[in-house]
Amino acid sequence: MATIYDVAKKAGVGIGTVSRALNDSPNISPETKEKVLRVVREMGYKPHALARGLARKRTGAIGAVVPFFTNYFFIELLKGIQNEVSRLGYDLVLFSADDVSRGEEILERIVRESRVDAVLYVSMPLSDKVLRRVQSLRVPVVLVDQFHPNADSIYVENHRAAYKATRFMIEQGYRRLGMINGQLRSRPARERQEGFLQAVREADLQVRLEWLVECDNLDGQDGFNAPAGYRAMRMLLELRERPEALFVASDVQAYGALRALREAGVRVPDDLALIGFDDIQTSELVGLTTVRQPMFEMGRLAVRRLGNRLKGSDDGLWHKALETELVIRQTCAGGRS
Amino acid sequence: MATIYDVAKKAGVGIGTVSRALNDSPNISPETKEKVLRVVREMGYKPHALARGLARKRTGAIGAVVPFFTNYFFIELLKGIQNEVSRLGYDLVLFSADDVSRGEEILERIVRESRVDAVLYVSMPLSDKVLRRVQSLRVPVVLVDQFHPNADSIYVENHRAAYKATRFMIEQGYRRLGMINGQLRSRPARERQEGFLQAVREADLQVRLEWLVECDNLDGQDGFNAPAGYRAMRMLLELRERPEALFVASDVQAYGALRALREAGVRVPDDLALIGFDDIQTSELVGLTTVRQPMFEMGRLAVRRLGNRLKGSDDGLWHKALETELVIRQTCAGGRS
DNA sequence: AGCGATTGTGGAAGGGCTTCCAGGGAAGCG
DNA sequence: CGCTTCCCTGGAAGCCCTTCCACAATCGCT
Repeated sequence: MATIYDVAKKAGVGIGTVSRALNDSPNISPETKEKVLRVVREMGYKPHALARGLARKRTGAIGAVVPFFTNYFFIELLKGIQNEVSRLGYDLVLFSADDVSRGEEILERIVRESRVDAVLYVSMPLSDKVLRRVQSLRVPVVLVDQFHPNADSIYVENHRAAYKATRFMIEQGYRRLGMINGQLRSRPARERQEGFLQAVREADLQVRLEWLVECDNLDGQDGFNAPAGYRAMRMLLELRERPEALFVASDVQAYGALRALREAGVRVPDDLALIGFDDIQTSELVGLTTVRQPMFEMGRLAVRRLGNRLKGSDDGLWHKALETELVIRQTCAGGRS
Repeated sequence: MATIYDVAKKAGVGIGTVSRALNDSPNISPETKEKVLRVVREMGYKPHALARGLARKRTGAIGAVVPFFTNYFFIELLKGIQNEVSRLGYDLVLFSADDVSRGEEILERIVRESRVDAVLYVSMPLSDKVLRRVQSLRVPVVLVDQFHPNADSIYVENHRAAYKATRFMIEQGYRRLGMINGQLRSRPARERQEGFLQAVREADLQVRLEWLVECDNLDGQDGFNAPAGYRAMRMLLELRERPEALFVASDVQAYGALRALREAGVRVPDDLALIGFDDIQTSELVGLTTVRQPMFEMGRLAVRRLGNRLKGSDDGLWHKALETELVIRQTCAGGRS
């Protein structure tokens, strides 16, 4: 493997000069620079990333800690993240927390080991203790799809979104409303629940606890997956009295629920209407009425924020709440039949 | 930031001893080791990844070069990859080639810069020239969903899979068969086409060229995406004579096609039957008859192979062809109506 | 011509680790 | 008791860069 010394020798200059040629330093004459760069090209030389990082005290990488991504929501997010990361000239290092509780461990490790210059911490809660420790190491962190008063974060207006979706169901004439939610230890899940409940209460409708299902966590993803949605729906179907319309906390859960409904021969939306949350790519085809989150945008903006922090500008706390949009398709539309 | 010197001083030992304690070296007494590790724990010290990598001549990271992943196929693959990568104790660095043609550039760069210890090169062709250069740098590479005679690779039996799917359509009584394919510069696309054609010819059916649609590349993903599938279907619908059944080269394309069909009021499978390829998560819900690729498995095995190469064992060429399975659902089933 | 400023350049130092080598001390052996 | 052997240990060297400092050469000015 060629090093900077080889290049220097071959070009008949010192190593400092090679470095200057490669890093667009102003302190080098155009002729020398050209001479050096020609040799560099000839040899196909590229500086060793680790050595460079060690000397510069930066890795050139941005990390993303993500709970294991079975949920396509993370993919849409990742697209936005990847897009902006490479626009900034960084590499994206992906860390998956197969268990939500291991996220903090990963976060602290990669920061302490200086594996990345900045981190996106996605969809997982962050304790005060770990947050403080990470911040003391001066590595920028942005929480995505999550909130903490002392950390930069970006998320959608979950409460409002849930409220709007629920209002819509009510306006369509549905009165017996239920909700399939993720695990309530997830903050977005709690917020969506509150928005839902607020709308229900404001409309003077009855809140039936058995229609409020918190998905199980068998698959270790806080319930945000299709099988959990399927199981939740199965439970609901066994009740003597069923709701007329359901607000489901994510599209993938709604997919599971739809499957259970189809198996049970329940017609959608005639017998039971459904609104999801996310609007992942396939939901259009499925005809799922859902709340669209700007996932790509969320990923991009989160990384952009990291970029600003890395450039040193723009200190202080940053909280960005994004708007959602109710997308009306077939699973809840056209009013109570 | 604490360094190994700080730890050594605090523990009252030399830096070599700290290093030995941290790396499970046999040349250290249990008492000293315990003493050092206690200090390490107290200080929350973690070795600097770049420095460590520089000294050890390995980065601890495995790279994956992926064409921009709008296609959920890549996600299922990524899951398998991520899974095995972390099992091996490596980090996963993700590089996305927003344009298929930029893949080689990325590959060569990250290898030359020693950013990763090994690379997965996914779903993109690799030229002899670049391959040779990369191999000369002794960085293990495995091609995924792609083939090259001189490189390790893993893929599915595309030809056979397409043949089987087409046979199935024929057995169901369909005679007027067409295909919506990705760009033919993609090897899997060509193989699937050949399998399709072989089955059609063997059954003495007519091959109608206008029923063989190669998706456009407007979105820069070799046509393997829903909008391209949508457009392809629209074209087919405009023909005076339509096929009765279509083999589609990927599920996401099939989703686009289904949307076009729904908009046009064409009933599936009654007016037109459809078989996809991949079996991504959502296809069950959609009821898409499709060819299942073991995507997770493919990712895992590819990484496992890299792991073996990294351990030094197991040289020589490795080619792994995985079996597929036809999953019969609603869009093509139950015979010609 | 003489002097300070300016411009380029070489290479030492330093970044934080692993590894190797030399050597101290204890243990084993005759 | 003396000498080898073995076990641990400290720290220098080296991994490959960037950056800084010192200095040579050139320039512009009086």
